[in-house]
Amino acid sequence: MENKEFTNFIHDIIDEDNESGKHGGRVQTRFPPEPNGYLHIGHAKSICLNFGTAIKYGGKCNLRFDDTNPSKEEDEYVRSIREDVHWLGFDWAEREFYASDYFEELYEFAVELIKLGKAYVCELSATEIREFHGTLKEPGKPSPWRERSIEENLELFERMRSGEFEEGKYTLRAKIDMSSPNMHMRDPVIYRIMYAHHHRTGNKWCIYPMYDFTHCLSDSLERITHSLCTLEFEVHRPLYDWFLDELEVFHSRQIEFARLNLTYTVMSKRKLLMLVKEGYVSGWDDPRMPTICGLRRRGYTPESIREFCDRIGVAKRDSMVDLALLEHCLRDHLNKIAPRYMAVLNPLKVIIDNYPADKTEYLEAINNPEDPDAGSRMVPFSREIYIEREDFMEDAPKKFYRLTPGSEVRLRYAYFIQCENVVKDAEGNILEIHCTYDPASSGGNSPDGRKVKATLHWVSIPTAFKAEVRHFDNLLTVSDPATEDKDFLELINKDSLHILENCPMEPALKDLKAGERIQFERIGYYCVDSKDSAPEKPVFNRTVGLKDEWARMQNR
RNA sequence: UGGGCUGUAGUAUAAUGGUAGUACAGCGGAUUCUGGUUCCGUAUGUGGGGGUUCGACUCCUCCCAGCCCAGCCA
Repeated sequence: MENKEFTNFIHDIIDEDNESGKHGGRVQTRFPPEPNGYLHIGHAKSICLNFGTAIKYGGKCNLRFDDTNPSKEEDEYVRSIREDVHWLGFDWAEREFYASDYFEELYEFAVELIKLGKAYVCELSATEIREFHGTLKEPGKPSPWRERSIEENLELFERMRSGEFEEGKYTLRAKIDMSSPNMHMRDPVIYRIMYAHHHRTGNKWCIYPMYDFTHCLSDSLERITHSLCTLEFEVHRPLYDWFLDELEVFHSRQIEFARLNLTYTVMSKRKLLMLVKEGYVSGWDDPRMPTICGLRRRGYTPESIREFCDRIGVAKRDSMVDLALLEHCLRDHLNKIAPRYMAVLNPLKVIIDNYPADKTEYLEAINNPEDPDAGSRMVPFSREIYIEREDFMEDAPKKFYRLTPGSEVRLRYAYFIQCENVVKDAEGNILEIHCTYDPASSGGNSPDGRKVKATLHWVSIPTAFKAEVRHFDNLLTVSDPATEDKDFLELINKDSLHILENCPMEPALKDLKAGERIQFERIGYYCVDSKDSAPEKPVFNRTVGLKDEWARMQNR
């Protein structure tokens, strides 16, 4: 795959392991989402890293659902995660695993730990555990139940499993070090009692293992060689290693990397959920959302997301990636694959006075200048057309080289025209403009070789159909919400959706399929919305605009 | 500050004791039937001090800054 040329500190570690023969050259990774929400672009980084690393080293990557908390996890999320990972272009073959597949083994590991004198059943309440836990600067105090006999622990743990106790009454804790400067080593809870229905095991269990206990052992059971996770788990690593060492099982190596942050975007599940719940967006797949399903609906290609993930690199320092890089990768791919069409977003009527009133001719237009195989199509042209209002100026600055009274421009694939007359209403608003064309410039070139400074897109009025176009802005008004003093709510862009109704389009645009990606010439890349489009009534989402040198000049 | 981690152009990364490079963004130009694409050029950087060394982004040391950890969440 394309990431062969990319390297990072994790691959350096793998190279060292391969050289020392640590795993006999075998590389096995896993992508371990908790099925409690939708995947977003941050997960894409992890997916590309885990699957990409496996591909690079000829290894395998498992998809493992980390489903140890039945109160939060649902099957709907499992389905969406599967769909999104597949859509991104990765395949886990038959290796779709669930931490819940290992509940029986994990239980046995816990029993083993008790037998080793390394775990005990604790009767402290949640509040008491917190009180005994100490603080960052003060050591904790040992639980009064810490020195129970192995026999008693075994018996109580079994009774926990059999449902004899109410929720929260007992926990199983690892017996490590209550005075450790690492809070995670102060006798962490490894099993809790929960009477909840689990999406896969139903009501079979009423005790559920905690993350720290589950994750390392799941990695071990799957013989994961390199367990890649985000930075916040760095302080968990001693515990990860402790379980594997005490139980003397296959030892995976946890390696942490920095999660993705993107400018003008939020990635936290909580904040994303808030945007959905409070109605700032229409749902998880709203085209403004950084979720995989949102990006998909927006018109992103999996290739562009993978390219982006390759190019941002992998490191340990917290970082904030410029959205512009993602958009660059997007445009780069879309430029190669998106067929071009003409549509006018803000129409201005143009009447070509010297063109026959009853005539319609069909002109050949190239579908994609970047792709000869894309062929061409015939576009209808007639006396009355729409052009973009921004493409005409009565009193234009020097740098404006579109249509002005007295200048000549080209209508793409059609003719050269000149503006002769401007019709206005009583308030001085321009209603329409009258032009003349040069019949000799048919197809867009003049036989005398004279040049024009601009080429305009246009739509013939009699054959036009009108459609809805949606433009999206960033969900946030600031690039990095973490550095702002304000509440998250105040940073939300309340004006991130712009709907343009009745935009005239060339006829060919009527027959596109949902999800199809195209370019409106000179405007941007769009796709047919997969939810709100109807047959012959497409709704177009702006995926990303074309770079706009003119707009940039005006902003300066 | 109890512990852990991280500091390289605006941003993201490379250089693993030997010329600080690449990409995006920026700026300037060329080409162009998309002010798109493409091409060329250009400015900007090793958090700070001390040390080791012929030579330090790299090793040592002190300092500074930022991030993570006190869920029966993951």
